[in-house]
Formats: sequence, C-alpha cells, structure tokens
Amino acid sequence: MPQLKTPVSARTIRPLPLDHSFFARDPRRVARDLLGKLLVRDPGARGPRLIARIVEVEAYLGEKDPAAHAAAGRTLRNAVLFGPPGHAYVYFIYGNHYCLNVSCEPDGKAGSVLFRALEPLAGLEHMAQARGVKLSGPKDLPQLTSGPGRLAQAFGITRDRDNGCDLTQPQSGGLWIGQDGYEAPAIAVTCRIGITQATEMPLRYVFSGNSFVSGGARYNGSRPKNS
DNA sequence: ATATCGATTATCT
DNA sequence: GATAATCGATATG
Repeated sequence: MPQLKTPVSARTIRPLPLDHSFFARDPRRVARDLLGKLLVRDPGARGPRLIARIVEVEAYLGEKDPAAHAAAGRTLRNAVLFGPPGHAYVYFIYGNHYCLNVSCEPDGKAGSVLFRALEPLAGLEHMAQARGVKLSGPKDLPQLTSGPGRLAQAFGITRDRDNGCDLTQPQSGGLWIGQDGYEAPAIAVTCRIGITQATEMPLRYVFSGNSFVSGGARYNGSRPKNS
C-alpha cells in the first residue's frame, strides 16, 4: 500500500511558479499550503531538471519564536528572513549540512518555512549521484530527499549558490517552487523535530503516511495520537 | 525498532 | 568556547 510513485519524465510535469503574495502570509498558512507543491531545479547545462513534491515542512514564526533563527534579531546570517517573501534562506548546520527555508510574511517581518522532506519525481539519477547513493530499488528512494540535509544535497543547494535567491522566479539561480494542480491528501500536524526550544508547538505539517516523510513511524502522522 | 554517538564548521556569546 | 532547524554508523532489544 505504500504508494511509491513510478518516476516520471520531467517533460510530463509542467509546474507553474507561485506568486510573491503566496508567501507574504503567516508561515503556518504557507506551510500548510506548500504541501503538494513542487521544488524544481533547472541546472541548465549542468544537468537535467530536478522535480520533487513537498511532503513535509515546518513553520518558524519569526522573532517571537524561540526556535527560529530570527529569534535573536537580525544578523548577517539570517538577513534573508527579514527581507521580501518567497526568497531562499539557506544555512549550514552541524558542520555538515545545508537546510532550505523560504521566507514568509511581508518585507521587514521575519518568518519562514523549513523544507524537511520531498517525494522525488524527476532527475532521480542525478539526485542519487549528488547524494552518493546507489539506486538498486524503490527502497532506496527515501535516501534521496527524506530529511532537510538530504534534500538540500540532492538538489545541490548551498549557501553560496542559493541563499537569497527568489524562489518565485524560474530563471533566478535555477531553484524555484512550482504548482501543478495536485491536491493534498490527508495532512497531519505534529511538533517540530530536532529543536531544543519551543518543542511542544504543533508547527510541523506532513502528508499522513507518506513514505518519504522523515522521522520514522512515530512522526509520519499515520499513527493515532496516543502514546 | 529505538537509542546513542561522532563528525565538522559557521555563527554568536 | 559552546552550540546547532542533521546524518549515518553502531549497539542493543
């Protein structure tokens, strides 16, 4: 029953970019509405188009959210969070990994959505190469894009390359967010993962039971909300 | 299936 | 000098 979708050609999906107004809202609304949208990388001559569907995100609420990078106020590192909506905030963490956010709220107000897991649809071989993963069966696919560090590596996302780029513009940097009319199935909301502040707030949004959601069975929303 | 731990560096105190 | 919105490997039930 786990629906491992057959990989499709990039040509069969025609994503359209989103408007800035989509992102100029409360991060909780943006997070909820981003589920089912597409992350797209157009690397130009460097390789094929990469497409993956967003299946897990977290909302960060800005300066008043103790878990947010914006909590300490504006710094050089987090400046994008305070800028115009729809732009990529990329940070480096644990000496090893990049993570991707999109800025929310109107210009001047912080707030963002963290991309935590994707379901890969096109360019899988390229993603596998970027990840250093050998694809021998459907069971290997979550290794590509299940987890914030993994999806960033699969899409070649780095701070130098992508921080500050406009995710509503297909040309700008080649990284953007698209929509194809896909309607979200059941959605679950849980606490955020991997943080030490404000750990009890329900700000993580997932496709219930989707096999690409990170965090294991306890966090994929397929289990009743008891112990 | 769950728990613990080491890696490795930009950023801020 | 401590910490971090993680990952992969290893250990144990």
